Amino acid sequence: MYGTYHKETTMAVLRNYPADLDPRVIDVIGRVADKWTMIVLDVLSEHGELRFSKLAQLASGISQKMLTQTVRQLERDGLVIRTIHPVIPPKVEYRLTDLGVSLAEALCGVWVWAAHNVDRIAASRRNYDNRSGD
Amino acid sequence: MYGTYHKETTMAVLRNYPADLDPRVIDVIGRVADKWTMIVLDVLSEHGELRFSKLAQLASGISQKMLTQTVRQLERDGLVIRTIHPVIPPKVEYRLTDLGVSLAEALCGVWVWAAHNVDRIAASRRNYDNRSGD
DNA sequence: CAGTATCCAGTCTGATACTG
DNA sequence: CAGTATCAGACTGGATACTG
Repeated sequence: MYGTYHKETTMAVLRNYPADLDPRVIDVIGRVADKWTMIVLDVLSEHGELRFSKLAQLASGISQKMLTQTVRQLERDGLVIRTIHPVIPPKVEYRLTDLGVSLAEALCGVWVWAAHNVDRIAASRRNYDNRSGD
Repeated sequence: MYGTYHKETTMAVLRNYPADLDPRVIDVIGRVADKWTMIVLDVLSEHGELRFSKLAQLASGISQKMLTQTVRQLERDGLVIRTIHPVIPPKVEYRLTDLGVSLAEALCGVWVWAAHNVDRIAASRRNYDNRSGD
């Protein structure tokens, strides 16, 4: 997610882009390919509309700052709708838009894959680390 | 991807994890949810076995450093196999393992989603930015 | 409650130079 | 060719303090 500021001074520029990967799509991927984004999207798709505090509670380990930042980006990209209820104390609720739901569905496969292969990956890492640190 | 060093001092710890999301799965997601990881995986799944330089060429915008780092992680996690051909000049080739292929397939849906919705997202952003900067 | 503002250590990045 | 080593700067996420 730092790629946003790379000044086109990398290898690819030497041969003016393979045009294989559309920069605009890459940009979107850069947004989606973020741990907190994936987690928030997942929580929201599993629990429906949630208020800020509940969302924080369910998104294991997120800080208030990151949660705010993440939901703002999601809102900007049209994936989440933020509803402010004018009451005291404040009540703000978040829910996925149709677009957000469709992304959550696409990401679902990744979650399933991850859950299904944790052990295999852990084993591979142990193996790799033993080789190196022989 | 910075989550690896968070010292359990965030909100979730206050109510000792909802246990909803498995920390080990979160860790895997953290690895996968990375721009370069997704791009390299995608390129490798589309082009089959590739040597370092070709991979760099196809993964638009990646620096040598990040490519090396990314393929090392993928190798460690058992998603990619690195073959060193003992010739001069050196020739190193990378290809997906079965596990890597299965992840690439899961990610494919995300790429399709991204390509399919670039315009909608761009529009949403313009809209959002106009509201703010009224 | 739901943020915003600020500070800061730690991390990531790209550039450059060098090796087998 | 395929790296490794190093460096400075940009950026990150978390903690803390404060507001409507």
